[in-house]
Amino acid sequence: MKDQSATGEGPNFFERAFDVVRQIPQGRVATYGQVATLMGEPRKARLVGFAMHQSPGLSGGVPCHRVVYADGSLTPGFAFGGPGEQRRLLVTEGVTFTKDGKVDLEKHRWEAGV
DNA sequence: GTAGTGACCACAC
DNA sequence: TGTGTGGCCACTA
Repeated sequence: MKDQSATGEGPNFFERAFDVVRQIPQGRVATYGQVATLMGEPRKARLVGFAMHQSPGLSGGVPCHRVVYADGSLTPGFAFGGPGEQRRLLVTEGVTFTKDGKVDLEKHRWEAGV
């Protein structure tokens, strides 16, 4: 059966990933690995990325643009409808970038419970 | 039911 | 210090 959640102990992996991402406040960002860790699955960072790919997007309440690589880099570009789109959204929310074009994680890294 | 894919992360050289 | 590779797991076709 599909039962996605398999264990039946809660929503499937995607739903849980979306739930964590929804908790990221405006002006803050989190890494894929961080989201996975919050889910209790630190080794499933790749799945988080795949979940974001399948996410409904902002319209679905999932600010996937607030999720970035561990080093602050943004997604390759084909996401969000075009290169720089993710960055533009983050800038609009007040997120700043380094000279390397990466998110300033030191300032905007979101930490659960904060 | 099987195989391939994927918006990652960490380690090793 | 920087680059490259492997491993991990779930979802889709």
